[in-house]
Amino acid sequence: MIEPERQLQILKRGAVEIISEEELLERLREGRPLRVKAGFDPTAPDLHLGHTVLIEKMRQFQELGHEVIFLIGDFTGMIGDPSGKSETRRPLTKEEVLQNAKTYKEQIFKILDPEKTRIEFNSKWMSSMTAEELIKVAAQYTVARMLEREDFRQRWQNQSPIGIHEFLYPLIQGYDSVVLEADVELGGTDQKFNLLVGRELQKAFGQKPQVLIMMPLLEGTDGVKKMSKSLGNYIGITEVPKEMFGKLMSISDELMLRYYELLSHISGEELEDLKEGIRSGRINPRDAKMKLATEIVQRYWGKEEAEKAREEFERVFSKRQSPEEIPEVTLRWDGEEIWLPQILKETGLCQSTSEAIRLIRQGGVSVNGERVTAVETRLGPGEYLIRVGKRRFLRIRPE
RNA sequence: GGAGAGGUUCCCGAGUGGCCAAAGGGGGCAGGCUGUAAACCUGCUGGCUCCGCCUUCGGAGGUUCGAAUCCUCCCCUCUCCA
Repeated sequence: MIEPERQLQILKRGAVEIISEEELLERLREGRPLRVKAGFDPTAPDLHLGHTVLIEKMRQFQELGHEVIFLIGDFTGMIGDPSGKSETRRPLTKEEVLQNAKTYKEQIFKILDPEKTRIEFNSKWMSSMTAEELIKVAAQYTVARMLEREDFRQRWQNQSPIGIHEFLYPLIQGYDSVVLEADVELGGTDQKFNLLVGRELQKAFGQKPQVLIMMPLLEGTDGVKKMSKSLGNYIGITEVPKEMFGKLMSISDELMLRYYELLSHISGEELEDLKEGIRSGRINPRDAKMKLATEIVQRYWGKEEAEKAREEFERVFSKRQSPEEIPEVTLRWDGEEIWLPQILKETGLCQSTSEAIRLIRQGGVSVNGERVTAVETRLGPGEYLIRVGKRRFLRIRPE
């Protein structure tokens, strides 16, 4: 094992807060593999880059010889976690949870070593817990302390509903740490409260409180809100190379640096050099973004696919040419001509004829490379290349 | 159990009888520009073969020439009291 100080140095990278560094160092000095726990919600089977910030950290621990536990919160998932201010989620069935878990495994092993990863489900101990035991756990905490949590407090103030069972989530998460006897728990900064509850409970159960490492929440493609599927600003790690590459290219220059910091494997020195280079104009941000996109696509799809995605991007957006592969659709012409908005709607290029009309008026539609501005345009039977906006292409031909 | 506040278009949030398909912001989309699907600027953002018509403002009824706005009942959320 590498010496503790050096390990700490590596593990600190990217972390927002560690509670506490001294405790972590102390445990590293014990020279044994630490139990590192990170929990994931099984309601979202598709991992996105936001999740990978944590998983990359897990990988670091793994590489340093520690025991990594990927904890799937299936118990809470089956109840239906209503976290956040959105509507209550539909509880998942056992089958769904298992299916999601399977997907999880496939996805995380693009980053983690399957041989060295322990996967646990909290239903293993939670579903057999008696009410008596649960009450005992719940008695360790007070409502006032629960309301310290930002999320709860805000909802309290905004007069939004808070379900009683929501108070149980931090407790269950904390209890998981007790059962697993975790040395370290990883989480996003938004998890701070829950992670701290884990420490409290461990103390209450006579254990040494776990060390907390909080990683930043990755901003989504909008650059402001955290990446999440429900906000639609995410980049899924199973997305096809072309899509993944494109989404990465669409982030702002500022956000690009953040992604470099949290997702790229380049060293700290290289990162500093990059920042300086962009500031001074020595490096073109577009090129840096291309490099980032290539690196990340490559991680999930391999070198060849990443190269292809890059070429495709350059073709369509830099050179303004048509993509290499354009989806094709056949269309039936019963009469002689069909109204263009009708075609756009039927082929799925637009959601409605109203939208199609708007796009035509705005100059966003072209047929065979020529912009169409007349709403009343009709097309007779034939083959056409239709482009809507910058990204939607479709070739249509008669049935 | 009692008293009050509130549920508006993708989201937040105005609107208290006609000028409301509904302010404003966000998001999204499009165009321009460009070094990129960055930034910035402008426009669009319910549906419909669309210069007109149809369906929206928690749900169901009702009043009215006319309702998101008034009345009745119901559902949901929050606050205070018990």
